[in-house]
Amino acid sequence: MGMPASDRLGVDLHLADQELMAAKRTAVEPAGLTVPQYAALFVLAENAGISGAALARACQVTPQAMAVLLKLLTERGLVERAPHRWHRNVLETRLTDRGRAALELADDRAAAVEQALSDEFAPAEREQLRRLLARATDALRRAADALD
Amino acid sequence: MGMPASDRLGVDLHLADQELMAAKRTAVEPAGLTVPQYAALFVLAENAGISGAALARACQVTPQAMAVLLKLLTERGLVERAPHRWHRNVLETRLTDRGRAALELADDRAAAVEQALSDEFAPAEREQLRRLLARATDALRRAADALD
DNA sequence: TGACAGGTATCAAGGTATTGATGATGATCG
DNA sequence: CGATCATCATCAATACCTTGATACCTGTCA
Repeated sequence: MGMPASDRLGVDLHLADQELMAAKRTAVEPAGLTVPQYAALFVLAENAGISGAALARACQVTPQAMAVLLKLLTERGLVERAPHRWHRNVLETRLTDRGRAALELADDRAAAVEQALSDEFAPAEREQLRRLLARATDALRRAADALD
Repeated sequence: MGMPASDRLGVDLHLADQELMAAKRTAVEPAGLTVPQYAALFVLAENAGISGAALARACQVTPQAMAVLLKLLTERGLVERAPHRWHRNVLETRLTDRGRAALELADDRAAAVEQALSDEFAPAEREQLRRLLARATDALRRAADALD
């Protein structure tokens, strides 16, 4: 094969992300939420009345994925959806009180994970890491475009 | 909420990983493979006769997830599974010729993505990024343990 | 010999994601 | 006014991941 696995930067990146997702999962689980559900509620908290499609864009998933997720959350009474007054085709989505409570519970622990991650680094290192990650993201986007 | 989203290092990390996965997906798709399938074939290429459970560990997924994946790959004739001579309970897994061909096709393009990622950075930056990612991984593991 | 731990496989249920296709609605422009 | 375009919602098919539970086989230890 072209390149040994140990030379693949992508492996390290993916390992770190897997650990992040695992940590967030254990953080958010006592609130009865999964990570994507938590993410959706988080965005929803500061964007009341947003459409499902817009929420999907904010969470970086497809509208279909978000639709399934919102269906679950609606059935559990964590969000409410009601037709927009003018644009009848749009379902405005909002947090319920129960949704807000679940989000707060989850976010306390999720923020602790982020804090622990942040505390691992000195401020300069933190900035360095962000810059390197941003460059990696750009390079990967370009590579994918070049690929087809 | 506890911490603004823009301060969350985890967001940058996850964005980079999403871009990586998207790039790999477009790289590997012409070979008729998904990213996890490609990963499994990659490990299999250098570990002929490995068990499904061991393959799962190498790919950082649960044995169940790997079982589903291997079922698909077996049906498509990319891998073969046969009972171990002594440990009848173990299914030894091997690449078929078709599997090897698909892997080579996929790996050419996947390696190009890794190359593009690598080329974005000077050698010192590359090492720096790896070190930072390794520390992040450790910090996250500790945070998850502390959480429960 | 017999109980037990450890590795392996597999069924089941719940949740997330993709692409593709369809239908309904509002806005813009000829 | 009517065609076209963009946006939104949703059904369907496929694939992947998780936890929990069950069951088999094997080697070990009492």
